[in-house]
Amino acid sequence: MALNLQEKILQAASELFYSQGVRATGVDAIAKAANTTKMSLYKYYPSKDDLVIAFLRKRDEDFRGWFVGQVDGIADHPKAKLLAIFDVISAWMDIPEFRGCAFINASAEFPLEGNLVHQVSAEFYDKFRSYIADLAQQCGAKSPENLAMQLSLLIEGAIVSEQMKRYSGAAEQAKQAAVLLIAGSLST
Amino acid sequence: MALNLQEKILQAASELFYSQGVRATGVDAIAKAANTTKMSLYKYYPSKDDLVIAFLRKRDEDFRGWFVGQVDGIADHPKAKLLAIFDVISAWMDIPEFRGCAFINASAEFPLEGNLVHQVSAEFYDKFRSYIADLAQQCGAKSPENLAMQLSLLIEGAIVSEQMKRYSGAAEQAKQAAVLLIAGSLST
DNA sequence: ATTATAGTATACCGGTCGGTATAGTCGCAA
DNA sequence: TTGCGACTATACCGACCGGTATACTATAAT
Repeated sequence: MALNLQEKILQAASELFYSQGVRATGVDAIAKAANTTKMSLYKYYPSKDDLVIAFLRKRDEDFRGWFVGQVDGIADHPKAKLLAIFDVISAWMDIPEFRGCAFINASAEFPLEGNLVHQVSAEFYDKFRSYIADLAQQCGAKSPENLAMQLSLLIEGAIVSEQMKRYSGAAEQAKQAAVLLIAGSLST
Repeated sequence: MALNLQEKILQAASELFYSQGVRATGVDAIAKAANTTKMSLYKYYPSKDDLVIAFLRKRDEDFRGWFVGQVDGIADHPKAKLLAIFDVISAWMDIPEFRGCAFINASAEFPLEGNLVHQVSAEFYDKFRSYIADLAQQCGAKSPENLAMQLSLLIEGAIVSEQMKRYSGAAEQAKQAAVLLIAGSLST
């Protein structure tokens, strides 16, 4: 804790952006939630866009750091980690604040590919897929990139599905499918 | 063609909602795009919300109708249809106007589960998954519901992935994974 | 010719948007 | 004690939001 003002503003903005959506969140609401004023907000973040980008970049680092930490806490070996990914996703979905993937949501709110928000969101999934590809390679998968993409599709699909309708069992099915795909990619 | 005014308004709204996002599209812009005025628009659709719901409901029927028509045009037997689904998805993604799934996008723009827009979006995927489950059952899949969910995850994941970054080969990987999952679910 | 219907044109409403200007308050260091 | 930087308070800006009021025009059936 002990956040300085700039961090407090970013945290308040992040919670609102994630829980309500970016476009639905006004600058006044952010300032109020951070117990400060628009003047201070605009001192640290010259525009709402800057704040949105800061939100996504921080979320990128935080989430990926948290995620691999969770996976590492569950499993030791690469293959076990590939499976643990789905347990972490499942646990993440169970928290009440879950409202889907911030990056998928952001790219839906800013659908043009040239948009900076869209690009930052795309970068997140590139990194995330690279992380999976590394694990797949360590397992000796036939085609680590392909397996990573396939597992990534299951994960993104599960997130979207769970966001649409909570507690629909998407994560379990994703894991069951992953088991088969991993087995297929590791067999001779 | 030969649309009456109400249909023209809905079509103009649909194109703008889908290509730019719902929140990013103003009522004035819709009226202008439909070559009419706000007065006429509000005669047929008493609020923007009504127009959004009308957009989603029509898209639901149109898209699902178009989709099963495409699948039926490619394949005859249930198992072939399950695979054809991924070819249709792939072809859909290749059209330049592709901007992801309107329902996924809408549920990201209106993230609260109680929201009507969110609910209508969720209904679409229920129907879509039921369609897949029917095919799976006709194939004699061990657990049609589970297979349908797994294939649905691949599809949703591919759509989201392609929306984030075009031409990333998501649909091909989805199909490769689907082949394996279907084979696994049909084997004794 | 009258009247109802469908649609147009345009100005307006209160509210909120992102963003700024100005003045003032507070603690702290020289 | 003076001055400075961080922060607050508040009022304001033009633009746009969703939505409405009023008046007008064209058409077509009676």
